[in-house]
Amino acid sequence: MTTTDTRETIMRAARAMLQNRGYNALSFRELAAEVGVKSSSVHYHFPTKGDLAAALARRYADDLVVYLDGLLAASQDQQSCIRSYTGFFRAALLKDNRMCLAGILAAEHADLPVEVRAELTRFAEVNVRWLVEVLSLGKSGADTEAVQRQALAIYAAIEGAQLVARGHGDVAVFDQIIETYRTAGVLP
Amino acid sequence: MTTTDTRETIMRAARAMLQNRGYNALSFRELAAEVGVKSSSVHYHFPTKGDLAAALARRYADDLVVYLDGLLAASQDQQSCIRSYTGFFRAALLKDNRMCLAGILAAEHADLPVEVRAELTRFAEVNVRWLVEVLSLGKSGADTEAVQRQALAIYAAIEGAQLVARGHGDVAVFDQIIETYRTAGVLP
DNA sequence: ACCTGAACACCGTTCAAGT
DNA sequence: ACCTGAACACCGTTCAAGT
Repeated sequence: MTTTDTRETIMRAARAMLQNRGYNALSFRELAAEVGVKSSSVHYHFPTKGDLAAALARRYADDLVVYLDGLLAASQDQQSCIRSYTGFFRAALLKDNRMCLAGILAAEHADLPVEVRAELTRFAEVNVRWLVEVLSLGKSGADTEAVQRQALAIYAAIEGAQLVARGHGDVAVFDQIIETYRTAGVLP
Repeated sequence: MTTTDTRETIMRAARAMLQNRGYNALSFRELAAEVGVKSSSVHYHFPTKGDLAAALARRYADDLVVYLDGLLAASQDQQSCIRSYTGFFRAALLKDNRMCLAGILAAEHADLPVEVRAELTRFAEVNVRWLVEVLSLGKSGADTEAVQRQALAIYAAIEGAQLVARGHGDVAVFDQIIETYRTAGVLP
């Protein structure tokens, strides 16, 4: 039985719009038309655009955590973990030249309601925390300061690679930049 | 004599708005109110929002070229050149947590008219070309392929650092990420 | 040459009203 | 519980009309 949960349908369509065009371009009316309801009905499920974006960002972060923790559980190999991690961002570009939700929202930071900003902060934290874990593999918990810094640098570098590659509309640009990071030693 | 050129006043105000809030959030009516004219008057100088954004991006790139070429002319020291380069992006964050015009526009890539996209591409090219020059200092034009790749990686990494730091609303985050790139060897 | 007011089809949001 | 139509103040854009 396919109970086409309207709320769920809205979230799916909205996520695609958000990753493609960003927060300000996300239109309740356009969204409603795509789902097959009126825009006031979208407001019933998500009172404001901030509520919708925050819900999307929250789920986005939650899904990533599940995926990343699964990776670590399946393999303790640092390099393959990082490769899967960059693959997550690569996949967005492959899918209609989309961006990471956190990346595109960060650019619109000044226009975001506080609840969306909070989810954005959480997303970055979650990424850094996992990267620290991966970078610490095999190390007897020594220089945690340096590992923390490297994790943040990796996260920033990948977001930047995605931003630049998206401008070129070419995944190969992303791959090339990532590979340069690797040979430079920013990525393990 | 201060001929308060309306066109010039519009461009100054628009650039601040654009670096703060992005393309979609840039409002002709809000802009007009700030300048002290009607929005239809803004349309007289810039027929469409795309025309305005393209003009701003063009000038932004031109100004950067002048600045960067001046740096290279003044000093042939690689490290001080790169330090001034990162300083350019740092300055945007310092000024009201703004972003590089190209960075914020790249995130809104899907919504940009072609003329704006063209200026964005040119901006990236200009940056990479200058970085290649700096990275080649003292080298007898050997592995240009590798230098080209490193230049693009540097540009992407800095844009990413700015994006992430902006999310934190803290220039210190930018500085720390850049420093990590340096110790890793992505930046000379 | 430069500016304006009015109109058009859009936007997020609210709310009384329907089922 | 879920959806809608109508209204509000916004938006970019066009254009005839003013100086």
